[in-house]
Amino acid sequence: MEKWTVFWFRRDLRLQDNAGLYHALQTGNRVLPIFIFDSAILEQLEAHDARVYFIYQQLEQMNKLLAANNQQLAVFYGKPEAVFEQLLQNHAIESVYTNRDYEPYARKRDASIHQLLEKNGVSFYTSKDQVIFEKKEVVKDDGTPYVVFTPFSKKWKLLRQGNALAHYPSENLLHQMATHDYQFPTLADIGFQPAPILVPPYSLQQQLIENHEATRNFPALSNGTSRIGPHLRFGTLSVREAVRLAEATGKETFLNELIWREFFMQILWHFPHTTTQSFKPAYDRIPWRNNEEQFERWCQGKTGYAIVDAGMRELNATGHMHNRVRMVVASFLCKHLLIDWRWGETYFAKHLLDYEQASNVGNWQWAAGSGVDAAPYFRIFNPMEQQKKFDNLHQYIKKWVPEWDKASYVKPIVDHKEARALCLSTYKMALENNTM
DNA sequence: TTTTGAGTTGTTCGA
DNA sequence: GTCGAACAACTCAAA
Repeated sequence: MEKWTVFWFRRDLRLQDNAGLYHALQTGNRVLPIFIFDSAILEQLEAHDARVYFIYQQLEQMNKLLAANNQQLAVFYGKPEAVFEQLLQNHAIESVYTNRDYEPYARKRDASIHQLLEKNGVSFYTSKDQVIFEKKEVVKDDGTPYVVFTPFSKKWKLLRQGNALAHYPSENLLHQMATHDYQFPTLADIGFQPAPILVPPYSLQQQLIENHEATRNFPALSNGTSRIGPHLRFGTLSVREAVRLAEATGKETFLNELIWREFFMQILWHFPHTTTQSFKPAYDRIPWRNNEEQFERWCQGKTGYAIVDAGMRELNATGHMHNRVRMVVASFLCKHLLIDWRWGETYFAKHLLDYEQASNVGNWQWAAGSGVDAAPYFRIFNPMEQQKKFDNLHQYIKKWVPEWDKASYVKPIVDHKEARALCLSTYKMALENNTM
């Protein structure tokens, strides 16, 4: 039986400039391209989850491209271990290639697959693809990780200097794919339905990147953001492409956002426990009020604070929220309502199309004050001030909260001044003598 | 080892 | 309306 190589797609759903795919195709073996809908993950999601639908559509898209050569993806549903056991029985597999994924769940999963393959005499090769620098590539001179952004970004840029971005022209080697007769499942086969929300295409126009610093803070400017988040998340856009364009403009702001993404990924790599525990342990002593009714109002966008409500309604309706507004709603939940940042993190995880565990956990901890490089706890966003500064013409608010200036609009669930004072005293007491 | 300057994104108060 | 200080004190990073 002819020896095959398997390439396992995960968060890198593209045929071009794909590092792991390129290495797999270069073996000279026939390459079986697979994707596994992981039942352990999918079972936790709603049947109309927009991310699953997006993945499904992207797989269909890739299949269309492959169909030109009579090729297609082999798509499975189940536990990855079980799928690989089946594949090992069906084919003579020499090696498995994939791109590295750094989230704690993925690391555990991949370790277990590695073990299974090793037991069967199959090599397992992983590549760096979803970041420019990973793991311990950007560390202090003494080898320990940075926990402050600015020096991290300086070192990141220093390491980039004078180096061409890697390019992996996997698209030129697609003729090496194997032909097979695995049936492509329907969406219903994997227990899902078309989602009411679609992932919008991204924009990386030079103009946008150049204006980014000036426009990015204004949520009413829908053209002010690139919407590359979900595409970086699922790999439908190569991060190298994004960095190439950002560097070409010479503007720092947009590039810094990409570096923030890697900063938080690196933090999660070194401190995986921060998914559930505060980076600064003392912050886990804060007695969160966790009022469920208030939390519900926050989720639904009915707090009586227009910019908070607009943000939450935008999220619920589109799976997206403007970044400036994310800060405002997060600060409001943690500080005005004194609700545990983990509650907010979980809600965002469920709704954001661009959900990225590292960034989400990192930014929520930043908002709560408990994270790396966090703001001082007395820095409490005033929703009215934020509204005045960033949506002075009320365009964003009117769009999502049409009743905001009418008598029918819900009364604020907390008084700003009182909530602020309560937050300050609560934090102060919990952190006394120890601001670790 | 010690020192020094800095640290994503704010708000409030009083002069 | 504008401006600077206060809001805490600590940790980090690099020299």
